[in-house]
Amino acid sequence: MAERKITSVDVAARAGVSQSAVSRVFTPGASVSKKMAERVRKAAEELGYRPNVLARSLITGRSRIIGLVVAYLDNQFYPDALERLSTALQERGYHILIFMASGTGEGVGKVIDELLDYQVDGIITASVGMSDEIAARCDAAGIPVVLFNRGQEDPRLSQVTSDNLAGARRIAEFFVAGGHERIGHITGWTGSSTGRDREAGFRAGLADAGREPVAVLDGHYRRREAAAAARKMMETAWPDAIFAGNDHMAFAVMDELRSGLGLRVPEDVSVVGYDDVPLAAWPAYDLTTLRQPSNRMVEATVDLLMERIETPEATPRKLAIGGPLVLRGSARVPEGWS
Amino acid sequence: MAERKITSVDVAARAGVSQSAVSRVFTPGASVSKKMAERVRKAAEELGYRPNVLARSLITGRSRIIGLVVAYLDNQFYPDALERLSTALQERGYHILIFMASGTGEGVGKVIDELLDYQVDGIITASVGMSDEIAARCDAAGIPVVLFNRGQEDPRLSQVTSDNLAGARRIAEFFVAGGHERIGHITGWTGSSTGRDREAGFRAGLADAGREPVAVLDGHYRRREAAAAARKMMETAWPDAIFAGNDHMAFAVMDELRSGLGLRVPEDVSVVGYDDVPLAAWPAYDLTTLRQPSNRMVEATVDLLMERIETPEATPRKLAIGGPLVLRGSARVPEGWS
DNA sequence: GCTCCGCCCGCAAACCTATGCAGGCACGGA
DNA sequence: TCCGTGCCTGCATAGGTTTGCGGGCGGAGC
Repeated sequence: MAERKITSVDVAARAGVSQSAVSRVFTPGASVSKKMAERVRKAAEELGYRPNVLARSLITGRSRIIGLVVAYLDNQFYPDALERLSTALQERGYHILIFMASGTGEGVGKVIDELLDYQVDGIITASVGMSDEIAARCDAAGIPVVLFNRGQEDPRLSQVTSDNLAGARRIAEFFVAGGHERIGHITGWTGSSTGRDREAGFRAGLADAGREPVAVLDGHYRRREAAAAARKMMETAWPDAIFAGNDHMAFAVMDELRSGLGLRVPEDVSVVGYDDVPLAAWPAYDLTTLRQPSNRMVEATVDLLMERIETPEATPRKLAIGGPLVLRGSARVPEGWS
Repeated sequence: MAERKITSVDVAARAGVSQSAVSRVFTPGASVSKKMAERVRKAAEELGYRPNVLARSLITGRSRIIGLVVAYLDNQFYPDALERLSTALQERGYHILIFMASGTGEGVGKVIDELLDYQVDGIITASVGMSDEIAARCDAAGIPVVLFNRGQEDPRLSQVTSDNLAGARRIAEFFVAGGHERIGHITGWTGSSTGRDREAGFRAGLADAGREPVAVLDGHYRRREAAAAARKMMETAWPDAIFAGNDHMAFAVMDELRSGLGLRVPEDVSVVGYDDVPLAAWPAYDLTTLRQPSNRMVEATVDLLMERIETPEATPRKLAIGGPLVLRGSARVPEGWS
């Protein structure tokens, strides 16, 4: 079992040409004669040669690898986004090296370091923030970073979010217009901009109508905590409408209300989520929710990244993409809403 | 903006030692004096040096990258497995390069080629098969492959599945013991071993009781097709029990039965799935299902892979891991079942 | 005090490809 | 026929690291 890897040198030998010729044949922009290309390709085919991307990246300085660090995969929004990201990048000749890391804490730094070790061309973080120090390190290494579905002040970071302020505000208006009297909110993790912005937008929307929430509890984007918060909220504040900071928590809230407490949705309590993951459309939940257009968010993310990879002097940008409120059956619909 | 990458040479210069010394300090098994290590680490720290994994892999022949090719991410089983795989491999110093590819067809070959370009140390395919030719190519390149949740005859391929035959058989016994008269099955894609084995096991279990299914339709592991199959089956064969080839389809079936046809589950129809994804335990579905122990399957997958990476003469192995039938509320429970 | 051994360290080759540079060749124009 | 031009091609170097090999130095044993 010889097992030796076949290299461009082997191909060159068999085709009776120089190694550089082989390289050129496999380099799109290079100048090679028709005949040469044909001979080399034939030899390569016979030997089963394929260029070594790693060796190539060593010299070009581009690995065509994008690092993705993601916190949750149990929230359907992320696998969905991951699938879209992966195919979008695949089309452009890039591939995703995936890392799991929770929150913003210690873990993230370690993970980013490992990413840098792999000489990634860019980094996408999904719902994960980074410390100043880490951001600085990526910046120093000349590696563009884009935050997906998470915002952060740092001017070195690009980001793509939905317009959380406007979206949450619209949900508040929707509840008020629906005649709800006691409105509660289970926030996403308030340590995240997404969680904070949605809360702020929601409060602002209520305030516009001279109202305020009867209760606000932190669900930390976790199913279990959201369910517990829902139960506690029902025991102490008797809301007739609950806005959950994302769909993932909204499902938990609905489960707790219906199966745990024997209440009806939306007759007893209206529930609205945020994201519009595929599951929200399934009849078992039929969740009214504010859509984050993940296809457009992914497109924007990839565009931002490519822009900065291809033209390093491009400056980071921050995008907020709006989405519609999708009306389904989990919340009372005000008269005249389309 | 100098932007120059700092290399081991820079560190060596600053520490006043040779470049190889630096390398040795960052190579676990190497012999370096206490003093030297300290000096080098200090210099590295000050410069922010980190070894270039790609350059390293060029010479060691190991990239510490595992290629993962996966077909579906909308079936919760896979994100769940992906998360587990990623963290398990992360602990061992490996990372996942992810590729999306559907089915067994053309796409897979192309994707595997790209993986080989990246000099991956191993390949995991989740619910994706490979042609003989591709398998041969991986084998020739000395790259171990393990099929996750998919079986294939080829002796060059390792695989980890659940014991589909036994599991499906048990579901048949469960239905029979529950006194169901008209039993139907919506299969997974019959082009996959998983789909075929579950059907075969199910039929065998029924046959043991002198029974046979009143209807069998192919749901292709797709939600929409499963729902259509359920509707069609109810219109033509009036089953009082349906075994769906995986949870993802079982949810669609339940939705179609309850919301589409106004039937009750399990009073009118019992539904059983396969996988036990987290969603199956949520009250909205409360699905009785056969558990695929994804934690154990992932462990086994990683072990198999590591074994073959570390000792190349190790031979591929095929594992089938059993799991229990998890009793919940979507199917009538026979007297005396625990 | 001398020899021998073992631990560290530096030297240099190797891994595989891309690319600047210069030379060769053919072809067209005069 | 000769020269200029442009297209290809080969040579050689670079990119960042690992690792076998040999040498230097210190300590232990006599």
